[in-house]
Amino acid sequence: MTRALTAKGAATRQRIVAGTAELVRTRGADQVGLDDIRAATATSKSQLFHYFPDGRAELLRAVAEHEAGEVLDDQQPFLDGLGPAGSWQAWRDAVVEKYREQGVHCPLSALTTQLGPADPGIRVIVADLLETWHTRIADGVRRAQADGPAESSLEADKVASSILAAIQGGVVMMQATGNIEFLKVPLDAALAGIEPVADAGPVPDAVTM
Amino acid sequence: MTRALTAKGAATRQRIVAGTAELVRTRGADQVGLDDIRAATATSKSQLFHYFPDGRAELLRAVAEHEAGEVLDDQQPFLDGLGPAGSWQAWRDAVVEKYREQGVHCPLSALTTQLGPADPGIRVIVADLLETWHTRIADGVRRAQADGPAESSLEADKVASSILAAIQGGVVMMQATGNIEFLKVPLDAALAGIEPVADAGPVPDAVTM
DNA sequence: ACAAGGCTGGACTTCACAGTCCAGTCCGAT
DNA sequence: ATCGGACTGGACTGTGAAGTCCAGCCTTGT
Repeated sequence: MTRALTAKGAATRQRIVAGTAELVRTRGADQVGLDDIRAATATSKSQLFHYFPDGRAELLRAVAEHEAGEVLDDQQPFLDGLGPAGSWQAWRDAVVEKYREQGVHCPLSALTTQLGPADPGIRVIVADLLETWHTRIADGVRRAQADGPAESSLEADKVASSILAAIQGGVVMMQATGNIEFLKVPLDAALAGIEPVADAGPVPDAVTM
Repeated sequence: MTRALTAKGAATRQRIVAGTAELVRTRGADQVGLDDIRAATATSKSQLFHYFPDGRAELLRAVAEHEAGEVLDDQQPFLDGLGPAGSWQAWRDAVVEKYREQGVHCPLSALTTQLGPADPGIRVIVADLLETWHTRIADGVRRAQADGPAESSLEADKVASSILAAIQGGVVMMQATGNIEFLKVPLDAALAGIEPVADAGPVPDAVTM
């Protein structure tokens, strides 16, 4: 981990992690072998083990960290701005759009439920991500109470938990059913207490919820 | 599937499915091999392939159906009674208690995210389960509107989606963090619009949410 | 320029595990 | 009682994937 790494080496390592993350996202972790990774990242077995001496497990841990970072980075601008009227709608639209284009390929659920149980190291990474995410949302709720549209009687931490659960649960249900309404509806409901949001998306593709 | 099955054969098949389900629940699907199943169910390879000619994949599909059935059966009495004042609290307590004792071993998430992506057949089973579950809850909401505590302005299908997402998301977060509050809080929030529920459980084991 | 050590290629080893096969036993109907 | 088919045991095969090894190349610092 804390080995000497030249610029070239760091670039190669990064290429491996990003390429593997891509594969894991699209196929699922257990459908990705070292040979797939080799092919996708133009590397050799020895490179894989050079940068990740503990092999596949260590690589997947690095992928988990990478993906956790991506999730927050994607939302960073919106999360920081959470609070004022309109900011919730913007964030909600960004989240929905993100998952719409990702389809069933959720980086987190791939790791949480595929690798989490087997690898405690990954559970920790996911737990950290959820905690950070939760904190950011709760901060937004508090800002909305101070200067924004939200009533101050709400318990910010609990509201944040509800919002986060709506997203996680919505994604799970969306993955199983293919219907993004299962993400939109619960998320909108969870946000309703802060600032009512509206669905400006295309005509719903499903007849019923 | 539609083969002749004597009583003895049916019992063996059932033993295999139940034993495999147990293993999948505790270890995760990809940590369960045919030899583990053999050992746990006191069977031989040929028995496994006798009852599930398509091998592991077919067996896991049978396990998925079995587990989906269990989920509904566990809640059946509560789901049918959903509507009147107090019925929501009872159901909520049953759900929370169920997941508290199960801990991280959720039969569904094991299947949804571990096998679902790879096996379309399992996705269908999970989607059916979610649809049935959703319908039962929505029916309960409608009963609560007709004779119970809920306002009739609610859209039952949307409320049901929110409740279901709160459970799914809460379980995901609970699995990652080990904190059952992440299930209780969102579920209570989702139910608040119908009938405010209270947490009568033991003192929270975590300092913060 | 020239070591030292990071970096790379790819063949090789090892092993776990799904799936096959066949010989043999048990059960149920006639 | 006996015949057919369901049922069972366990050895065997084949494959795919993780991890090892070592020889050789490129970079960097002096």
